[in-house]
Formats: sequence, C-alpha cells, structure tokens
Amino acid sequence: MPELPEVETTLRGLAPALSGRTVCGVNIRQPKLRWPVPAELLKLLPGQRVRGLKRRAKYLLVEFDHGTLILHLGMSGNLRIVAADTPLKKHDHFDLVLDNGSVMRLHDPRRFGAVLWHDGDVAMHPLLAALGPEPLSDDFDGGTLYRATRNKSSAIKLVIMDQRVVVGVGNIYANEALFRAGTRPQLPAGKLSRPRCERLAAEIRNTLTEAIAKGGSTLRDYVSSDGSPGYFQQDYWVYGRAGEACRRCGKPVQLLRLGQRASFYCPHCQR
DNA sequence: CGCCAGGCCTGCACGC
DNA sequence: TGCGTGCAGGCCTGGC
Repeated sequence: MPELPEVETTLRGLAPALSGRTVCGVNIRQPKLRWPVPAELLKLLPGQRVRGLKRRAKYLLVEFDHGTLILHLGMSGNLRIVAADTPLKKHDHFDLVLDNGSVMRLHDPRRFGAVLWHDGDVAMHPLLAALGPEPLSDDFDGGTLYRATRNKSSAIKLVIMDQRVVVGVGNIYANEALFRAGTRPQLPAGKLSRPRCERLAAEIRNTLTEAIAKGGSTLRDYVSSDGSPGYFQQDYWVYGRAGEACRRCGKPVQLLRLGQRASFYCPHCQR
C-alpha cells in the first residue's frame, strides 16, 4: 500500500485513536514479517501508555514511555482501528489491544512489513539512522537535490528513490514527480542543472502534498473495518499508463526498466 | 503456468 | 584497496 502519502494518511487516521491510550494486550499471530516480530512485545507493551505517534520516512513510530514501536507497511500492509470483537481476516498478523475496547490491527498479505521495538533514541535505530531529509520539511529543497546529484551517473529516478537522498518517494510518485518536472527518468542525475533540481524538488513536494490531501478524503477508511486507500482511484499522469496517450500531449507513454522497477514517461513532455 | 505488483535489505561483480 | 554503481536475489501473497 504505502508510499509516504499513504503512511501519512494512516498516521493521521490512527493518531486520535491511539494517543493517550494504554495498551492492555498484544497479539502476534504471524511473527514472520520482514524481520521477526519480537516476542518481548507481549511482556513489554501491556500497561504502557501511548505518548504519541510520528512518522519518519515510511516508518510509523508509536512512542511509549520506555521505547518506540516501529511499524512499516511494506508493499501490502495496512493498519486499522477496529472493535475488539471484529472477526479476523486472513493475514491479520498483529494487534495492539487498547484500554477502550479498540484494537490497532496490522493486515499484510505479502509480509514485507515490519513490527520492531527500539528503546532509546529511535533516530539511532539502524533502519532510521542513514535516512535522508523529509521531502515536506525545510531540510529538502532544490539545493539539497542539486548537491546530492553532483557527479552522479545514476538515473535521476533512482536517485530520488534513494532514501539517503530524500525519503518517502516510491515508484508511483517518482514517476509522477518526474513527469510534472518535465524530466526523463533515465537522465543521469549529475546532468540536471540547478534550476531543474529546483523544479524537480518542488514537484516532489507538490505531488506528495496533493496525494496526502486526496488521502485525507478517505481518512475514515483507516478507522473503520473496510475501505481501501484512495490510491487506486487516482488518475496518474504516467504511472501504469504504458502505451496510452499522454494526458498533456497525446503521444504514447513509454515504459522502461530502471533498477528493476517499471518506469513511465512521455518522450515529448519529458527531456 | 508465468509474470507482475506500492519496499527495501543484502551481496556480488564490475570499472575506475 | 577502496569507492560508486548496477544488478540479482530474497522475503511473500494474490491477481491477471
């Protein structure tokens, strides 16, 4: 499910349901996710109060007094708040049972997601320590992107998807931001001029911001038992549209592979 | 049946 | 010897 906008939307849906609540139980039905779900959570979490919920890149961080629960949705995960008596579905792997009778439930068919625990400064966790700037913060702008791309021969699309350069840009929004910036995904990153870096950085921000705004309209889905992310209903400029007419110029959208990922672009609108 | 899918870590081979 | 780089593989299920 997630790129950054989906994770952010999930965060906003979960925060009011989780903040201030005390955990009264944990269920680990399937410990084999991306990494093993630590069994110590069964002892650690009950009795602890949720201090707050944050996001770093595509990680959701549930802060407790004695540490942080790190959640990642992988390719196919979602988190919902459900009533305690909600019947289990296939691939409902993990529950955080709260003191008000509700449950935060992780559903993840492909099991590329993660549930981890860290005490101490979570920013020092090995998965988080090397992450680059948040794209919607002041730490990321055209200058950041310009410096990160100097002397790089890699395709610009791979560079903006590199979580050390900027976090949260997945395959869909990388394609979309590059279209909006008029830049071909395969262009060697080091060839981008300063103004083109400014433009691309701005379009990354715009693309993600708009996607979050759209996700907000489906927010209720995250705190009820059904619903799907707004995601599938979105109209993309190029993503998934190989061979179809460019929405701007009408010429066919091209497909190529970069770093084993499908990449879509319009040869006329993107240079 | 084979291929594809929104993520991301690891390991290997290569060229400079 | 070291780096940057580009791949392939792996973890999984499900849909076409």
